[in-house]
Amino acid sequence: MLSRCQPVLPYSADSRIQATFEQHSGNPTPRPMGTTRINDRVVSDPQASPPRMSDVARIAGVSKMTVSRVLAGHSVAPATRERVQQAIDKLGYVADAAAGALSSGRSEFVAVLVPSLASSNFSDTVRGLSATLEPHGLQLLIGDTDYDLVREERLVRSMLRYQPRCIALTGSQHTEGTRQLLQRSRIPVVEMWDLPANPIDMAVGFSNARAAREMVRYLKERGYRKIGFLAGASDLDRRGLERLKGYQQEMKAQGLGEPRVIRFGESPITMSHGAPALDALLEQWPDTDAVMCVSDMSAFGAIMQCHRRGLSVPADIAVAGFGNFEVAVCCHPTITTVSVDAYGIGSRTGKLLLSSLGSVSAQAVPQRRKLTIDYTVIARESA
Amino acid sequence: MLSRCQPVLPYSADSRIQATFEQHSGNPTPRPMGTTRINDRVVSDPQASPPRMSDVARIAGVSKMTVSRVLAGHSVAPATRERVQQAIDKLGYVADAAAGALSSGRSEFVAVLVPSLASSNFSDTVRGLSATLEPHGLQLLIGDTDYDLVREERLVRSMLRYQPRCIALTGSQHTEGTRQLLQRSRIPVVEMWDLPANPIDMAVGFSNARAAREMVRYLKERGYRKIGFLAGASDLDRRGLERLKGYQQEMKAQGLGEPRVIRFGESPITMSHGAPALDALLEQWPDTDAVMCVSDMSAFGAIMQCHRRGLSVPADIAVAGFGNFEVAVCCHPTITTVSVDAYGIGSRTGKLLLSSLGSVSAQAVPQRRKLTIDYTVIARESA
DNA sequence: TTGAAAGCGCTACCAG
DNA sequence: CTGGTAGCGCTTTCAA
Repeated sequence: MLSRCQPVLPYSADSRIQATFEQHSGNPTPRPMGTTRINDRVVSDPQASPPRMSDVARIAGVSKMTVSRVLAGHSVAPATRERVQQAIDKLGYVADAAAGALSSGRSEFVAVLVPSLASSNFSDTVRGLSATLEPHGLQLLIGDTDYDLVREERLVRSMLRYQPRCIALTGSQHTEGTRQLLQRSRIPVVEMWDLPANPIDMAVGFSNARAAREMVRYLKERGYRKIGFLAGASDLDRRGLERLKGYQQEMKAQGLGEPRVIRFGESPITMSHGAPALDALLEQWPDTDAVMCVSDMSAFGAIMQCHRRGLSVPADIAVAGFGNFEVAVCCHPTITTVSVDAYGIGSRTGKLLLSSLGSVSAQAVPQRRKLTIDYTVIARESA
Repeated sequence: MLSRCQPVLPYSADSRIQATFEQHSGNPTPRPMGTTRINDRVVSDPQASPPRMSDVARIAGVSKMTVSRVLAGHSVAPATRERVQQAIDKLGYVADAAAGALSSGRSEFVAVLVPSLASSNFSDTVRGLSATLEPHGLQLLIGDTDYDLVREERLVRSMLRYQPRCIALTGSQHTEGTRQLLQRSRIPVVEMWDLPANPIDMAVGFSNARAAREMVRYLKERGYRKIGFLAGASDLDRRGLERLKGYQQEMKAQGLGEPRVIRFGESPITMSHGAPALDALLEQWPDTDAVMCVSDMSAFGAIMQCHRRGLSVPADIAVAGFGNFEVAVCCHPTITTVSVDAYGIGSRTGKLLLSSLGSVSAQAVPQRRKLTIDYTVIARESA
């Protein structure tokens, strides 16, 4: 297999790259030897492997430690620092983070798991996290669970191998295995987008059920009484289920009659599920005067289907969404929805994680922390 | 509106973190975790530290090497393997990937850079990559360049610290620094979503200009003559610019008169840019009979604006998009567009990367360095 | 302010 | 099939 002294694999593209970009004819052997075109450096190294900290140290005429200090921003004499920096630039040195992590016992990774990257609210959350953590030199390990708790466990296990400093999950539902892995890892954990009754560690989110109840009340105030709800058919989207539950509770609380629930389509329910779900609803309860949707995506699909059926929104039927996605603003009619600060969930999760990293040794800090995120019903044209 | 983050968290550590953040944001030298104040790892319980491979070895009564072999799936006597596995389960042992990477000289990382995670085509590409690479134990390092080439360079530098096995970028436009970093790193590089004239290494994509030209021809065949184009105002979205260029070329080639171009909104142009851009177009060229948009997002916004203006699509004005996003299928009318297999770009990039990693086996797998992805004009209701 | 030595946890290598 | 040894590239610790 691979020889330690001739690390072929990581540089297997070498000859090809040289053939393309360098003037001299490429060496056909897979050995990454030969002259490198790294500036004017003559290869005095026994190997043409990427430069190491010791190379920098030698060029700058200092010890490895001094190079390390320059890189870490510790105090070094200005003149020395200058020489080291020049050597770094000259060699194009890039420090090996894995070695650093191993040596210091502390990685720069933060693991994040979201149900879907394609969903703009979760990608916004990731952006918020990233923007908060990046300035601290932390690197996100992003995982897409695809709304699958077993896959989530597999991803958690896989990510734990990189010794992340902390981890952010979505939702409060996890396998027992996931919980165990997390507990044993003893790193700070944040659950996002929900407010679990028993959080693993910390939580940043809101009550999806309450938000849905607020929307029911809003619709009632606007005079709607025969209110339906379009949800996904599967139980994978727990937050969607919470919204459904909130709808059912509030329908009862407000004395608005039997809930009219259509469950259609695999989670996450998307634009394309809106149309058939609306059809099903109107077939079963033709006198429905308002429809709540588990997300703006399906609300949009439903509205488009109303157009196709010649129904006017909201005159003939009102439609409300959830999430305040861009489509809610651009759609004609604009969509009444519940606005949630997805980016803020990410950035506040990031801050929470940062603060928990700063208090690793502190036994004084309360262990359980829940951060509630605001949401608002946004009244627009559709309801 | 969305509520901004309230910076005040009920924990003492927070204000310090805030201060640290500010300090960093003005620092011209990219520094990793320089100001973290965790000065001493409090070595509390020795039992608190996670189990190591030597612990597993001790419990199982074997050497570390045997544990390592079990983990790597190398040949080990079944009975021994069983004992080791039990020890692993008992301790909840998770191998340290950083140590493994350092020791073997080979990481399991693949770096990916996309302009935006929120854009469904790029998140689909990431999904395709992930699905292809994950079974091989490779872990994605995902970066969001935000359509910013300088940020891309910073991200590349940062990711190179983790010694990724290979890297996938979006587009053919990069800073000189990025190109240098990549060439020096000597790892396989794939540029996606475009077909660069001078690829850094490999490429998987298609000609955005040609695709746009095909759409012009399609519109001409359908009888449209006064065709406008809605593009973003900034030059950040190079693929969008390519489409614009293709439109201009084909308008000329087909003798369809002066191009009617509206450039509006920061890139990436999104749903909300469609409406004002359409207004601008119709103000300047009121007799326009068809509009090509740089993406389905703006096409959707434009169509909604047509509804608001009482214009029928396509009877009064045709609208075409690009990308075949879900909104194109769900919108009423459904949107004529150019379909690109975004997921396929990811999975084929993944395969290309895998094969270039596997090229250790000497015998040159004659890999095509440029892989062309198919696209199709999809005729729907809107044009 | 700088340097030398001692590992971090794991795997390659070669003996047994 | 299994084990001992010797590092991987870096940071910690302590001494100069």
